[in-house]
Amino acid sequence: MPTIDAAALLRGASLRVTRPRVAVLAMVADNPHSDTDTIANAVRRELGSVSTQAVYDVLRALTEAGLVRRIEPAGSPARFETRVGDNHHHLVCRACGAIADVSCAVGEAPCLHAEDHHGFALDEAEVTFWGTCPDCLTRAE
Amino acid sequence: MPTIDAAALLRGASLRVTRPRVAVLAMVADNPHSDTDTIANAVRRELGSVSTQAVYDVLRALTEAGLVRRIEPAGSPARFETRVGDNHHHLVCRACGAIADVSCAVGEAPCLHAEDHHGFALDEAEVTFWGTCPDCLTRAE
DNA sequence: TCGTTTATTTGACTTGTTCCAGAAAACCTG
DNA sequence: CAGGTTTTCTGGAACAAGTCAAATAAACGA
Repeated sequence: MPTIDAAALLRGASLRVTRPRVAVLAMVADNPHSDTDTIANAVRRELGSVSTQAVYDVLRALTEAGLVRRIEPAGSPARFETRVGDNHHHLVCRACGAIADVSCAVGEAPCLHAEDHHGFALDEAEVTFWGTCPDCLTRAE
Repeated sequence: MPTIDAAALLRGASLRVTRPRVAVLAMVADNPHSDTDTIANAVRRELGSVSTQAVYDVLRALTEAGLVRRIEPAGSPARFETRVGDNHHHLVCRACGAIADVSCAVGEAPCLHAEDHHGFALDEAEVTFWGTCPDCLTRAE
């Protein structure tokens, strides 16, 4: 059983409660940093058949409603997570693409401000730490 | 005339000096944050005809040699710049995709370290500031 | 329950990028 | 400064991620 009440979350965001939406939201909650394809497969395993298009539409709707956050590290397809609003950041493995969360040391979003912001109105500071994950470090020895 | 001696830089990196490489490197130096397509068009304007493939190959070779840096903000095609090695960061406009440089307030790369690095061996901290650029702010009023 | 509104399906299409094989150009050597 | 090697360039095809559009189907409020 899912760790969240997806239907209630959807209703709270004034989104219609449909089987694909519930399944996608629950899947993302249980498997953070999944990409679209992985999500689609998991949802199909549960519901039988869901179009790829539906998965894209659902993920976009959820992202716009603020229920999920879309992250897109260079070289990787889009990934999704349900931790929203806490401005945490990510560790990405250059070798295998694994992603881990790091909480932000500096508090609220945006947690950093650029010295010289060139007149930009900033709303978010996104930090991506690049490196090698423990598994790949072991494998490389 | 270009602001850098592209041929010398190529030789310094033990790369063969070819017309496409010189043109691409000079173009990127003069127009930071250009995407592949823009670079290809500029290079064609100068040399007459260069295959798309050559542009991709050249950019990859230059990136691997450390002469250019590839940046890839979410939702944008890959972009390139010649400022390498100083660990600066980027401001990205959500409306028009414009990119500006910000120098790093915290010194050398990696300029930040994650509190809990989950066993990752980190080598870079990439910071992307998201917001609205001055032009788009004006236009929105 | 009906009807309107909103989702989902289906399938073709765009964009950014890479792969392949042969032709061409740059570099090294004699 | 020619000959042979090695690397790069060309052109075409292929690929993956994601979008668009029209028709069908499902949610929800009256």
